[in-house]
Formats: sequence, C-alpha cells, structure tokens
Amino acid sequence: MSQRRVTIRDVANAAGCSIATVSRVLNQSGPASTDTRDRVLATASELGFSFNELGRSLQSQRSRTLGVIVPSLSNPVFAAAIDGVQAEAAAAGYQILLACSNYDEDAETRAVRTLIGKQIDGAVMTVAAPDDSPALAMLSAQETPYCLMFNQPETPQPGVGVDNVAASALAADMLIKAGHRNTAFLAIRFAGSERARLRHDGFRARLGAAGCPDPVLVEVHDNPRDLDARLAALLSDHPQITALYASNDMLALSAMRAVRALGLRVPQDISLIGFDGIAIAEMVEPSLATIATPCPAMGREATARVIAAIEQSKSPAATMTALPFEFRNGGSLGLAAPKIPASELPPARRPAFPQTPVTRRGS
Amino acid sequence: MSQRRVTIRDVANAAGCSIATVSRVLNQSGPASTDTRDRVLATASELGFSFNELGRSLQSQRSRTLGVIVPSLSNPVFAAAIDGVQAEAAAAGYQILLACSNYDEDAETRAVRTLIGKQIDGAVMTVAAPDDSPALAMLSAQETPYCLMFNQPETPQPGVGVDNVAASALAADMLIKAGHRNTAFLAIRFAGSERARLRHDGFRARLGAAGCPDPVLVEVHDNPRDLDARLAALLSDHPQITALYASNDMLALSAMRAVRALGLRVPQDISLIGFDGIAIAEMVEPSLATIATPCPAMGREATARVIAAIEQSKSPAATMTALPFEFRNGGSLGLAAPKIPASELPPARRPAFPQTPVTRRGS
DNA sequence: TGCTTTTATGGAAACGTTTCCAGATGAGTA
DNA sequence: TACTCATCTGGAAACGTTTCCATAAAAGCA
Repeated sequence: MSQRRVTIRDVANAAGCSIATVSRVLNQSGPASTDTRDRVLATASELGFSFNELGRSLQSQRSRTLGVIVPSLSNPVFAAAIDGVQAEAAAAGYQILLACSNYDEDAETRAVRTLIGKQIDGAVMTVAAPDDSPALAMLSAQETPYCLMFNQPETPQPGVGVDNVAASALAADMLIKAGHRNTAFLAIRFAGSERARLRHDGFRARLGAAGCPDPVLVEVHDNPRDLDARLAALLSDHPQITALYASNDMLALSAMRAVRALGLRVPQDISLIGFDGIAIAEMVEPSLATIATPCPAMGREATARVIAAIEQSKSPAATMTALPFEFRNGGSLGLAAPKIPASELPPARRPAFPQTPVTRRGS
Repeated sequence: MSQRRVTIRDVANAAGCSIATVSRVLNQSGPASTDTRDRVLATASELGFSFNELGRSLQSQRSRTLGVIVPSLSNPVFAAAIDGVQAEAAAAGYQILLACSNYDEDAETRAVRTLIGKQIDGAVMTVAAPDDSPALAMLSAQETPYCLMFNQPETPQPGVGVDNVAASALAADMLIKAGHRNTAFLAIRFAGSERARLRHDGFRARLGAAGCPDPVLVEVHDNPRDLDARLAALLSDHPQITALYASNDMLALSAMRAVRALGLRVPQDISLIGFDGIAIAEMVEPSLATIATPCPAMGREATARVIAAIEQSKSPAATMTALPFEFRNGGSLGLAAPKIPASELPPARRPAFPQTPVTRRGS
C-alpha cells in the first residue's frame, strides 16, 4: 500500500554504487566515470527518483523558500504583489510560503515565528507597523533577510514602495487643478496603517500650501454599511465638499457606490480619487481616477532584493526603493468650477475604440 | 557574526541533560521530573529556542505543509479561494506553499514536481484539465492527497466546486424570465477550461429547452482590446441579441465596459450576467447580475478534506462536493420585454440605505 | 528487607541528504 | 620497474529532530 518514496539510497543500491556517488552524479558535483554516470542516471529515472528537499535543506542549511506575509488577500493590491513575488521567486528557483495577518500584529508575529521554524531563507512582507514590529525584530535576530512591500517606515528599513506623501500631493494637485477646494480624506484602518496616515498628511500639506482648507478626515471600518452612514453625515455636515480622496481604490469604489446611494452623482456632485490603480478601477463607469502604483513590480523588486541578499549572505540595505507612481485620470474626477481648461488634465483612460454605430432597437 | 541557530542540543547542554529529555519535555511526549522539566523549559526560553521544522519533518515524515496551485492571482476568485485555504490550513497548523500555473499545464506539472520535492503533505489546486492531468497523476503516484477547487472533472476525483451546468441553467432561466431569447455566451480560454465549456453547455441546454435559439459563442483571449472588437462584430452580425452571459465576472465587467464603448447602454440595450460573484460586482453601477459562488468556502472545504485525508492517512474520496450557488440580481439585468412582472425577480442587491435628501448645489 | 513495578534518564539509530576524507585504481613519467 | 599524480569511489560524519531501547533510581508491596 503505502510505498516508501524512493531515496538516493535506493538508487545507489540499484545502480550498485554508493550514495555518495549517486549524489555526485545527480548534482554534477564531482567526478564519475562515464560508465557509472550512465548507470546512475538510468536507474534514477527508471525508479522515478527525485530529491527529498527536506534532507537537502537540512544538510545545506538552505531551504530555497521565502516567507510571504500580507495583511489580506481580498485587496487586489496584495494579490497583485504576491503575483510578482511568486513569479520572481519561481524564476530564481525559490518557493513561497504564504501567510495572511488580517491586519493583526499578533497574527503577523505568529506567522513569522512559524515561518522561521520552517527555515525560510528570507521574507517579503507588508506589516502593520514597520517602525516597531516584533515580527521584523525576530527576523533581524535570526539574521533572516527581509524586504518590506508597500510599507513606508520612518526608520531605515529594507523596503520597496512608493512615496505616499508625494503621491498624495499629486492627487491634491489634480483636485486643485480641477477647481476643488473643499475635500475629505477617506481612510480605512487609519490607526493601523502608516500608509493611510502618510497619504493623508501629503494630501493635507499640499492643500494647505495651495490655501485650501484641511480635508475632513473620515475614518471608516470594515463594514461598508458604516461607510454609507459616515458619508451621509459628512456631506450634510459639510455641504461645501466637492471631492473625496480615498486611501485606496477598494474604498474609493465603495465610496462611489455610497455616494450614489445618497442620490448624488459622480463626478457631477462629488469627485473621487483613489489610490493603487487596481485593474477594476478602469472597468467601472465612470472609471476611477487614481494614483496608480506598480504592485506586481513591488513584489518582484522586493523579492529580488531578498534573494540577492540571501545569495550574498548579507542582509539587504536598509533603504527604501521608491517606485514610480502616476496619476491616472478617470471619469470620477470632474471639474468643480471651470477655472482651468480640461485639456490640462491627462486624458481619462477609456478605450479609444471606434464607436461603431451599431443599430439597436430603441437606441 | 552569523550566529548558529540554537538547537535542541544547545538546550540539552545548557540544561545539563540529554537531547532526548529535552525533546520529551518540549513535546510533552514522555515522563520528566518536575525538576528537569522546569530546568529545560527555563533554558529553552532563555536561549530563545524554537524547533527546526526541517529536522522534525524529516524525522516524522510529515511536513505540515500543503501545496496550493492556482492558475492566477489576478482573478479575485482564486485570491478569495486561497484566503479560505490559508485560513483553514492555519487553523489546523498547516502552512501553504503557493504556486501559480498561469493556465499553463506544463507550469502546473513543474510546480507539482517541485512541491512534491518539498514533501508537501497534500495539495489543493485548480488545474487546467482535471480529467487528464499529469500533475494529478504525479500526486496519485506519490499517494499525496489532493482536492480540486473550481474544477468539475468528468472522471470521479476529489474536489469542491459548484455544478456549473445547473448554475448556468439558472442564469438562462433568469434571462428567459426577463424576456430575453437571443443571447451570446462570452468565454475566455474556452479551450483550456472545462468550467467555461460546462457553463456554456448548461446555458445552451436550458435555452434550448425553452425554445430559444442557441447562444452565440464568443471566445475572447486575454487582450481586452480583443473583446471590444469581438463584441462589435457580434452585435452588428446579430442585432437581435439582447443579453450576454459571461463565463466569469471579470469578463463580464470587461464586457460592460466594451458595451459602453460601443455606445450602448447596460441594461437598456444589452443585459449582462456574470459568474462567480466577486465583491466588485456589487460595487459597480449598474451592479452586475451574477451567479454567486462561495469561493472562500471552496478553499476552506477543499483544504478541510485534504487535511482530514492526511490525518487519517488515506486519500480523500474521489467525489465532488457541490457547494450551493445563487443568482444574485443586479442592475445589469434588464427586461427585454415586459412579459413578466419585475417582482418575480429577486431584488437587486443595492444597499437599502435611507436616501437622505442631502441638499447639494445643482442637484 | 527483598521483590516487582513504575518513573526518569541517556545512548543511539533513523529520517535523506551533502561532503570531507581516505583508499584504490589506472595512467603517465623517470 | 617504481614513482607520482590524477581520477574515481565508498565510508562516515554532519544537519536537527524523534523515538526505541536499556539502564538506573525511586517507589510500592509482601
């Protein structure tokens, strides 16, 4: 029934040589006569032998495994980043061990502990609080190289991300250009995410520099029902508000729905800008104006840095690689007042498909 | 510099006992005097000892690791399923090793080979062709338990999914109820996905039973530009078509955009039904009518079955667990002709938020 | 007290590898 | 022929565990 897996010893016996020889042949790590070489190769494939990487890793002190920890998989930004991590890792012959923290620092720490137990060679992760993270401390103590994604710590740490402050300044610029002055900043998990905070700060600073009032800060929690209520309150308390900047695209899309549920139109009544540049942002109507960031590249770059560190057996430089971002215009951003020509804004991303006049009943 | 990790032997030396004793104490797997017990526990935590799971797995022939292979991470259905897998696995003390096949069977096979090398205890996966999959054959040969997700093979195999034929019949029913007769089926990767084929078949069968003409089959490829062209051709070749059924939500959303790019309205000119029930389907305007399937539950259930099989050391039953699906109405489905009262359709999923009359300039 | 039984403990083998070292064989050179 | 020197090969230790087995000490019982 339960056939024992075939080991290097089985191959050695069948080929009539020692396991040392089999190892040398299969790894091409030492001399072997053409005769035994052929014999070993033949019996190995005949028996369907493949290495037990557990034994290998134990001996070589290298698991060729990377730990990946993200807050969640339901936000497409993390899925996209993992895609990048996965691709880069696979290309370099590494596998990835995935864990989700659900935005919970304890879960994060537990995950790191487990992954260290599994002897990961390195880690790529997005943490709740990069500046004071027990999880990162554990990795450092183990001298396991890691690289952050998305995070933007204050203390120098290895990471790949975007400059959230500058990106949000750009968002502010675009709103100001379109004539908006009274805005709100929509944040989710504001307390537990330095990104949301930095995006807020950058946004607020640029607005202030332009003489606009501070954005009203609206914190929502996971519950979308919560968002509807908050938005209703916001808009009746501050009827002068014409635009919302959301700390991420998922939230922006929820906001778009909520705004409509209030009987208002996007962008005629309320303009909307998101953050991240997820794919669906381009597919909705109106399309979502957003700060587009290269998520898969973030995963790839972070992974590349970790792997490089592993192979040179030193930890990655404690510096943040800032990836480029861009403002991607969309139909959700409208003019508050026709102060500047619309032509100064980048064109909305809509497929330039020839609008073939298809004849339809009733249209 | 590179401090050797602390092993059970270090603990034994520091505590003045043998490694066997340390193992027994730490695993609570044998007797120990309270005296040594305390001493071992103390030194272990003092030295910051934690097990090397590689050594453990090698010895116990159990890695407590599950392989997960999905076609892609950019489709939220797989991300959602992995979320379920991850949660269930973590709860049972298993880690997951993730790989993406990019809808490529060779990549799939390579991934399985690698994962087997890493001694996974089981696998949860969605494959390209479940009925003749080299990857699954390898797992069977190794007697590694696995369970499919989403797949609906013809041959009996362990799996968790939905009945795509029945689900698509339901979609057909809803369209028929709304007065549609002339439809098209939009498929992506039709050749490489038994799901798309089954959805088409179920849809077509039910339409036929109701005396409607066969749906026009439109195959698109990854390029969204392709979709625009196909749709334009479709609608001018078949001006009688009033509704589209897309083989998944992502495609349906692309179609919604494409339909609009053609200058047509959803649902007034073209109704649209998707498949999967991804979160953003509810957030777009109009919301997407779709066949909602429980993706995270699929991941959880498949994982639970694999883990159960592992712990009883037998392979999971070669049967498919069919999970419930439901039609989720949305604004993308309109009436083709007022033959039946709209009240017979389930209500569209829109937040029943009190439409507070917020006073706005110009609205 | 002398016996059996229980309770603690350590030695050593095993899991599947890699790699160091030493021995053996054969070819080349003096 | 005797020597060196590659080339090939196998034994054995090591990686970090668990667990079987044997031994030693303590406890129970007559």
